[in-house]
Amino acid sequence: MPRKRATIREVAQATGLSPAAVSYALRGLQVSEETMERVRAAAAELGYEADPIARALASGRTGMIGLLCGSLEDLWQQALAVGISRSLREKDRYALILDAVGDPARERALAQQLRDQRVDGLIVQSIDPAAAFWSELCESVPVVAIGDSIAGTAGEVVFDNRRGVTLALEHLRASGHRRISVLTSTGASTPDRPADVHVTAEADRLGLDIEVATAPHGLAGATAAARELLTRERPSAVFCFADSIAYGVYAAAQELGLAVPDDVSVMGYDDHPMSGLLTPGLTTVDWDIDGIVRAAVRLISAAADGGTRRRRVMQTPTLRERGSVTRLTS
Amino acid sequence: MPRKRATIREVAQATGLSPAAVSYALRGLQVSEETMERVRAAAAELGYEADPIARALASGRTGMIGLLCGSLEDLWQQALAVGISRSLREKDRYALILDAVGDPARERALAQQLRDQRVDGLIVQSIDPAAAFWSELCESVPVVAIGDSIAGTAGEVVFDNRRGVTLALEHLRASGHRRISVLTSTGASTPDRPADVHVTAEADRLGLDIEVATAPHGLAGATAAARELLTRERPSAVFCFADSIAYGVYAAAQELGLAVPDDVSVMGYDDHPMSGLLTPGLTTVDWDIDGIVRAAVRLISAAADGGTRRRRVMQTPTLRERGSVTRLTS
DNA sequence: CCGTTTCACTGATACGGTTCAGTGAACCGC
DNA sequence: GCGGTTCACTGAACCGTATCAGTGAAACGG
Repeated sequence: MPRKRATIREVAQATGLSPAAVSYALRGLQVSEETMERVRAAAAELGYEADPIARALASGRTGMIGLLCGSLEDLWQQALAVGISRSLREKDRYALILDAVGDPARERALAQQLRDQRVDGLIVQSIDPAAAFWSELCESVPVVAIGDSIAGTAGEVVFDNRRGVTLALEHLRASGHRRISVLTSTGASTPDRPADVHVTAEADRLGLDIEVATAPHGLAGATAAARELLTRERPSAVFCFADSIAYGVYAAAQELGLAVPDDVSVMGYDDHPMSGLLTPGLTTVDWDIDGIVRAAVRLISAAADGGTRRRRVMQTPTLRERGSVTRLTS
Repeated sequence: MPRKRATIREVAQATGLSPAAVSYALRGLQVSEETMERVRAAAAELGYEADPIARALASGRTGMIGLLCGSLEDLWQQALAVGISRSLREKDRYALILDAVGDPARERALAQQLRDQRVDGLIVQSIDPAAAFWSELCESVPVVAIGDSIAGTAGEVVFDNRRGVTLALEHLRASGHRRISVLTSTGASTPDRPADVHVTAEADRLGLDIEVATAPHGLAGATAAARELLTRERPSAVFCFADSIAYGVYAAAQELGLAVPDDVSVMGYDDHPMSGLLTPGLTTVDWDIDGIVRAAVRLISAAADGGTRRRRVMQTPTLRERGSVTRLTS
């Protein structure tokens, strides 16, 4: 039998004020110092705390920020989610983390669900940035996009994927690799997402022989995709569009008795904390996760507080060389 | 200018019914087939969808399950969160994932926040299972505890830590190790949490020379703790109370130029997907994460649907031997 | 001393649903 | 043909807060 919570009316009665006055007092608005003190005391006495649901219904705000992840199976997105959640907490906001599981339809449903929950803002790492519903959504709630650009958002933290791809492919080329497999993640509904476009363009420029394949989400999925890739005509290097996928390549190589990097070189894209721990360490493109977290939180906070200027932050990657790419001498 | 959403009253007007009838119809209650169809059509026409906030205020239910993690820096808890989130989705519920960041006070605040959000149930992996507020909380919302037992919950998925510790320490002893460091995670307010008690008891029984240290949350924290531990009198083996912590030991060993397992053996506790990918593979105690996810989701669903029987599921671990523990011959 | 501001607070209404206690009509058995 | 159910629906109250348009008193200016 849950003891009923105190309501604002009871506090009003206890202090001899109107509910409205109590509402104002507790938020430090339009009341004298003295009554504020009296209300505070009575509230503490009764163990009163404003009901967030009722407050959300009446005011339309919640103090919450929605975080919609394309696929939480990706370790890097997990790390991002944890960072953002933590960082928002310091601003007295809560993050609601939701996972679209790589399904565009679910992404859409969750985005709308989040808006209906009256989140003050939405941070999105979309698997379908070109979808039409975004523009409509952006009108009813401030959205910050991470990764790919979305039309109509209040802010963006975009990755210079062109530069990232160039960094990776040039490194592979400089190490003597010509036949390279690219392993990207499945889920995007648009067949030619920006990153993929850059791959073909850069490969052309550098005269590389590229084959692109997609991997399902999750370590198991990546491993399966890598297994198939490595058993057919084996490329001299695999460029993975996420460190998580590269982990799958390690696993597949291990299964097949192939050594990294002697039998196959592997290149990642993210720089997840675990990547340095593998043997050999994963050579990857470092996107500075902390910087992204800071930028995203700054943008969404500004937008949620009514800031109106549309901001765009461009993230530039660095090459992090470890041991998973061998130098071909032939 | 966000176009206003349709309300239930507009649907009522469009169909010539009362709002109450519409409310019933959309939930398939107490109405004729024919009106139900008519209401559905009108709702679709107007793009009407019930506002979850208003619904929550009126009915006290949300369809959401709160998931409160002691520390999301722990990769295993991340994996658990993803699994639970996914599994709940299949039952038409949403999971709200929150992270207490290893802080008992914040754990308490978030738990209450979640209750105030009207979650239908709460899954908790507590860092302070003995805290007093739990019993009060359990009266106002069904709680399922994962890991350590909490008094008053509607269900529990507890780990047979006694067995897990025995498994680990016996394996180390059988491999010839006597001087063992135990690395546990910080954050528990109770100095003698159950798992620690088992360690001392089992160590006594097996005649092991044990030293217990705690590691801060996160890979960096674990690495720092391990670095200190390995530079002082180096034990022959380190038993970590989470695979995440073991990763820190790998990192520290690597920094210090020590080889695993030749210079120091490492034993984990969890079996995280990444543990098989390290070199050498991490020998660990496998807790069957999928089984835990299934059990927790089953328990919370039952409890949220009004099931009243208190259920307790005991999880039994397995030893997963890989290559991080060497056999001492001396 | 009077008209205007300012201040601290009140009353009523809005938010968008759910739910409870009817209500009239149709249906039932006898 | 009549009392009793059942059925499909309605009207009103309610959930707990925020907010807007007052209101009376005090402060102020001239």
